[in-house]
Amino acid sequence: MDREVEREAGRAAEKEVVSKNFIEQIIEKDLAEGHCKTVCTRFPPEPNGYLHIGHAKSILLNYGLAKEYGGKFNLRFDDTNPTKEKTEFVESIKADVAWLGADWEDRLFFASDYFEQMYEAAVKLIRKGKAFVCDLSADEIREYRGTLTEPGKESPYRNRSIEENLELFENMKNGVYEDGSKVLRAKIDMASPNINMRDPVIYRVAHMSHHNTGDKWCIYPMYDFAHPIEDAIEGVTHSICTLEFEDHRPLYDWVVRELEYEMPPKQIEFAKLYLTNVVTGKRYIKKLVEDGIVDGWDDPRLVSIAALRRRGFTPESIQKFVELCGISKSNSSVDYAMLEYCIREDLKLKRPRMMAVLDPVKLIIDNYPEDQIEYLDVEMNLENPELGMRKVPFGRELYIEREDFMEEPPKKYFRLFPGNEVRLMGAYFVKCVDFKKDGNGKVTEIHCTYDPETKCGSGFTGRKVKGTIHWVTAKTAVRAEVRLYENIIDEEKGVYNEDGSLNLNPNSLTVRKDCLLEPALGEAKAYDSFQFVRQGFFCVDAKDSCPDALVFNRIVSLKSSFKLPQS
RNA sequence: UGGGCUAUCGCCAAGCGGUAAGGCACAGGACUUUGACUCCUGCAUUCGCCGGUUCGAAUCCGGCUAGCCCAGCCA
Repeated sequence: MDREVEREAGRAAEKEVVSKNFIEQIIEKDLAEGHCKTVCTRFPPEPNGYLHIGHAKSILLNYGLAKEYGGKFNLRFDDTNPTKEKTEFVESIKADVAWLGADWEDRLFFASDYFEQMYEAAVKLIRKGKAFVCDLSADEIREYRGTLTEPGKESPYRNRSIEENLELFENMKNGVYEDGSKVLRAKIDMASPNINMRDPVIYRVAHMSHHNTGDKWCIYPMYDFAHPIEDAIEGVTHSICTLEFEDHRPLYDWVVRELEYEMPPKQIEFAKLYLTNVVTGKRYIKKLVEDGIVDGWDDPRLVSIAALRRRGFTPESIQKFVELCGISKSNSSVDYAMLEYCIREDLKLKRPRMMAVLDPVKLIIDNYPEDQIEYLDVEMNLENPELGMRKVPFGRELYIEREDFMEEPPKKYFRLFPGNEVRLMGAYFVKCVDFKKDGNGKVTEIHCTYDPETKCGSGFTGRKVKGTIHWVTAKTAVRAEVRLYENIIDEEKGVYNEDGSLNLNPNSLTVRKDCLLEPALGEAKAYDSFQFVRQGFFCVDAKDSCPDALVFNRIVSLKSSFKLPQS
């Protein structure tokens, strides 16, 4: 009977098919119909800023697809505009992509390495009569372009001879003209309902030093012209980008067709990842940094890759998250709770579960020997024995969480209160016999007695207690700062204020200076993370923590269904 | 208002003419040395709206509505 049930379950598991997203479907069709023989994808960032969670979706999508179909994944810097790009960003981007686990192997490319080929491609277009040098100013080009509802007018320079265009373009390359005085345009259709097809500019003059090519060039190709060429050169089969480029696809296809590539790459667009309760706009983040509200682009409340890493997120958790979000073409905003779920899920079995008291109040065990310290053996992680054991010192004077004691508890309060007995996790049962308050009514000392028979691991079954609380021993505790985070925006209350500024959550950061940790935590190094039992997951801050002044970030709290009735 | 795209549970998202997968969130319950985890249970008679085709429509057709994107010598 049971075996039958098992077999049933086995069959069900076998049948369980993960549904393919629309891009996988396209790729499989292309493979099946012979449009391509292998798969090659790429992540093509412009080195003009830091990567964030949205980029992670694209990186992992492209890398994942290449891996899934036994293909290749390239990292390519799309550096065709020297006015915006910096080498510092190529380094941070490489680090972030690598950290996320996307391996480009030996395929690190720069669009700027193809400038020669792009120039030749432009010449080819001119020779075919498909491109011309235009002397219109930027303003004039805009006027000639028409509007969304009216067609554009042809440039008076549109019908220059091939010879003249060739000469002029060469002059452009040779630095004869000033910035903005001439451009090369594709000759397509000024009446197209798609504005991108109205004789788009494909080369501009910019006398500026490029981070990679230096002063070798003073003309630079535009994205729409350069990108399909970059893809074709690298043998990219599926060029995946975001939805706003859908209107550019006809131009992408035009370039690829006119240049007569044998295996033309195919552009596919998908929806960007948006997250609730976070700030992603560059200008907003810049303002937060300037206003001192966050301490940089890697502030743990932000969702840049650097910030997530500093906060204590793992590459695995982000991979899982991106996978869970799925791929589609509908604009959507994923609940931040989904990200929290992913990091809890990833850390749950991997990390030791330690004791840390964030808001300490003293507890004295009246019947425990004054100067005795005993070392209790405690599992690192009850659900994962592979993590081993540790010694936790136990003594007469302890600290517990202030909220784990109440003088007058409400119903269903399972923690400590006068006359009640609870378990000290990994140690003994203690019963509250007395407590002291200061002049303000603040509890300063809780007195208990302990029962030696109830020692953890002794097999004691004499009686049960409903509550288990965590603690640290006063003499051996390590002091640390702990930073508690909440979402920087509380979307329930609206993302923006009336004046358009962000409606920031005033409680996004809470600093607890005098937290007390069990001594084993004193050794923690930057990026080490742990579960602090009953509290959440915490990570040593890589920026501000030092060995004699530890700083922990709360990555995420534990879920809790406990609510204190409003007092 | 020209063009392009999208619309399935609070949030993601399958579905591809045969009678609404899954995950997150949420709510109950069991278990518990974390009020966690785990495990059960519940959670769209209905797919933006209106018509049509069909024995049968979320899927096909027509019309509407709403949202997003496009007028950089940015990517």
